Amino acid sequence: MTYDYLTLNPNSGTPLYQQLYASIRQSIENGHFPKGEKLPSIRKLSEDLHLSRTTVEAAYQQLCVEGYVKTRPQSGFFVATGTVSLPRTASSAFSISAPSAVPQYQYQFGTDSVDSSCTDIKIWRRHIRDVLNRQEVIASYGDPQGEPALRAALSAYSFGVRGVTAKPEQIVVGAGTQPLLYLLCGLLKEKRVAIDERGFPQAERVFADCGFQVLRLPADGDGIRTDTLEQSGVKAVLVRPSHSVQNGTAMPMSRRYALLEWAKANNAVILEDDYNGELRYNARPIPAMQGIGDGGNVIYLGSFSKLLLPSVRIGYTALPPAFLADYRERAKDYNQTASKIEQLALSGYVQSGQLERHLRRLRKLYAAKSETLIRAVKQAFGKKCTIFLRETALCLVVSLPCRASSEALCQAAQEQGVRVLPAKEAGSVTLGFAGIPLEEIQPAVELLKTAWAPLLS
Amino acid sequence: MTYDYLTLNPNSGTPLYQQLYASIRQSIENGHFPKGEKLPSIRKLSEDLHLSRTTVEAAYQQLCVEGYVKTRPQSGFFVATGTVSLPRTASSAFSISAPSAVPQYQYQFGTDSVDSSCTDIKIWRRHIRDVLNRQEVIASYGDPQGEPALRAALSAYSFGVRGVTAKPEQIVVGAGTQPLLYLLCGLLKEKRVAIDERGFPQAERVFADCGFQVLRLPADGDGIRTDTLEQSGVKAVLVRPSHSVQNGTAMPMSRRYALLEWAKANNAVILEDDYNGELRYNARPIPAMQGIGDGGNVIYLGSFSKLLLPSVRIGYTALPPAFLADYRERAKDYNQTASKIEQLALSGYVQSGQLERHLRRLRKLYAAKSETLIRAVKQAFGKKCTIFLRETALCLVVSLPCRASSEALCQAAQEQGVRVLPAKEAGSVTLGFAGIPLEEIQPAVELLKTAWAPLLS
DNA sequence: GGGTATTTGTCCGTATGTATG
DNA sequence: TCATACATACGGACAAATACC
Repeated sequence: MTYDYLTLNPNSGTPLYQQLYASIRQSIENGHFPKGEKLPSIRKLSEDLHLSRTTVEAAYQQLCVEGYVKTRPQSGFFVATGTVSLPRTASSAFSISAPSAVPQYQYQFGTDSVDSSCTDIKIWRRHIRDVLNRQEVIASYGDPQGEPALRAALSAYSFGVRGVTAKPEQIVVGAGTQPLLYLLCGLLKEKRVAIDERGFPQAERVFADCGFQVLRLPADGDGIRTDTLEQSGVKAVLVRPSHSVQNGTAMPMSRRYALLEWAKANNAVILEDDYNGELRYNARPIPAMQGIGDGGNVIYLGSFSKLLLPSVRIGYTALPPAFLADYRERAKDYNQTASKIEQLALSGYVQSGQLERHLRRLRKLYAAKSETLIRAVKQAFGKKCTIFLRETALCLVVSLPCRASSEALCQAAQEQGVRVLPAKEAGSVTLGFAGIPLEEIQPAVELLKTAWAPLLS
Repeated sequence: MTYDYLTLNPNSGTPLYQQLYASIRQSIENGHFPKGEKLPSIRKLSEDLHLSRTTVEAAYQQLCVEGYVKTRPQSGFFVATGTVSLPRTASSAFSISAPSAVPQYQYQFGTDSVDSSCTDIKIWRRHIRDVLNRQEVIASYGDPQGEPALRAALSAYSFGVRGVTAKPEQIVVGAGTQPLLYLLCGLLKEKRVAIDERGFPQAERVFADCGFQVLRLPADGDGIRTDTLEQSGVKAVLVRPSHSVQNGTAMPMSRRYALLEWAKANNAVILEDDYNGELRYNARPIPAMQGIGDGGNVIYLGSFSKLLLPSVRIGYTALPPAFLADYRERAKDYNQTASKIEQLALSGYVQSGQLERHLRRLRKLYAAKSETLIRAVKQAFGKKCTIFLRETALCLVVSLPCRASSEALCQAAQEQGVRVLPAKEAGSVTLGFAGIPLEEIQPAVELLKTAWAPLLS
């Protein structure tokens, strides 16, 4: 079989692997490759087209990241079935029991959802199955601190990916960040904690439950300010250096150093919630604060629910050595909250390197999405709009030439069935692109154009 | 690994590849990369650090030339084995928890284990597998209150088995009793709670974390006394009517009525932890307090970790209608802690009636075990010993004709490889039989006979 | 049906061309 | 002219899945 209908031109200027990618993509969209059909193997195609295998591989990878094809290792690449149509998450996630008039959206630019379309659920299933087949595992209690195998894997992983230096015995596993915060509340002796003024309801809830006084301190563009921290005299602050919904900026290195200095000077502790820290997709990663200093003043908090699958709720914390004695004393009274089976499955997933592979895929996907979104916005609103995309966030802020309030813009978008979030300034909105499928970005932005046309000046 | 702790500064003047070289060299000297360990590949590191491959390659080349690493073509770069490498600090990975001299036992009469030998693990696995095959489940967020299917199943189950009357919307699911207690702490307005004098460390820990004052009030043989409750003026009490390690007795009906009356009269609330309530194997079951009155003053807490498999940590609570409004208001800030997959598997397990079948099997098994144990003890120690076994508990207390302390008896047993727990009075020990296999009871008791022979008078 | 040969995705170090100071 | 950094392309080695005997 020759696949010479895939037209390539070595002298056209555009790279071969991109031409190949475009050709195959078009063939899929045309129906030349029906859904579920196996693509020619990398070797076959490279021979037939007289290309290097790497070239073909690069094209396949891109198709894979963007969801057009799925890879089954040692088996082949297959055209994806059902064009990435996972149920819209946000609506079902937050309709507790109390019925409320939740608006229905066709497209969602929220910042609260994630993309699990490129998660290889099969691999995850296989790990779960492997664990289930180990009878002694399923029929015994787990370690209250977290499965030793998982803690060992996390110790290595968090060091490699985030620069966190923590031995397995410093790591405590839990069913997400929240249960771990309850634990930490017990370890903090002074019942006051600072967070930045934007707030963080789930954490504040925990602090409130534990009788803490929560101080919302002012922040500037770089994050919470150390001078007000100093003034307030608190001994603990919760920060999320990689997360910043307002303008998509991550906390710069300078502020991180300033915080560390403040902590050291005041014998205080920084609770570093590394939300999305792994996902810095378009720039060099910023290491976690925990690993920058000696780690003595930082309690690191990591989580997987946003990385892997929304249904997997596992988080972990790395305690400084100074806290260990106290923790161990109290540990016997704390039960483990995370599922043992999922802990062990995750341990296998991490240890086999599949999580890092997945992370790499995710970063590429988010890079592609941000690019697509920027292109679409530019095309729709031309030079009249300004786009702010700062390093790490999974959203961008678009500033339009109009006087309408941010809320008014959101409302107008909602009437077209598109969910966008308000930004700080009038005429601006926040577009989160993590949850929206790549191919929906273009039509969604076109709807936004329709929605906002009457408001533009 | 992504190794982004290798700090680089593009504007520092010094070339990137030299900075990278220095960082890696330092990591090798620090021992972060042990001898012989493979460095991240050029491709991976370049992607993770957002550098070109050439840059990384240049750094590697320099390391190679200077002898820090060796290259094995088509395989990778490896830390040279000849270089001076300090003892490793981080991630030596396998010295997990605090090392302690955990005694090794051949037989265990502890009260903290359960029998899962008669759990049909195959069936449980099948339920898990069924859930895993539903893609929309695994790739979406769960309901923070607990999966609706599970809450519906629990509503029916808890009524049928324990007489608990609660609609699905009253039920909140969590990863065991402890996380649910944190939630309940938020719902109780008066920050004082009573428990009986024997204590309950895991619960007290939660109350302490939440700033509650815990009053250990005196109990008599029937459980916590209502007169002291009355005196103390508390508005909440935590009881475990089916659990009583001391002498194996369950709280009698009379005391339950008394408690309910006290609660009604004082507008107080009873936290009913129905630990082992389902397992009353040798007498008529006593219904839960929640279902006896109108349910307005009782918060019911149930759990499955002791019933099904130790690795399945799911619990639930049934909130009185009066608490629902407050709960819903706060619910949006609470994340679910229990695994979604296990919730749905459990839901199938309950709905198909397999849990009730399993319960019946368990009751029979525990009845057989208690019989066997009593016979073995009588045979070993004859008429000189007294056996206390009251209705429900999964343990019995054996009183021997000797003056040795309870701890001394436990120590002597331990030296024979048998774990038993101390009892309240000298010459007595507690034998939990839930965890020990039926056929091991006889030989274990014979070992006890050997162990205690010198101590008997 | 069980062992063997082949296929296949994946990972790897490397070479080359080019843009930018 | 040269050092630096990057993008593209190459083919060898490996282990797992699969097909075949």
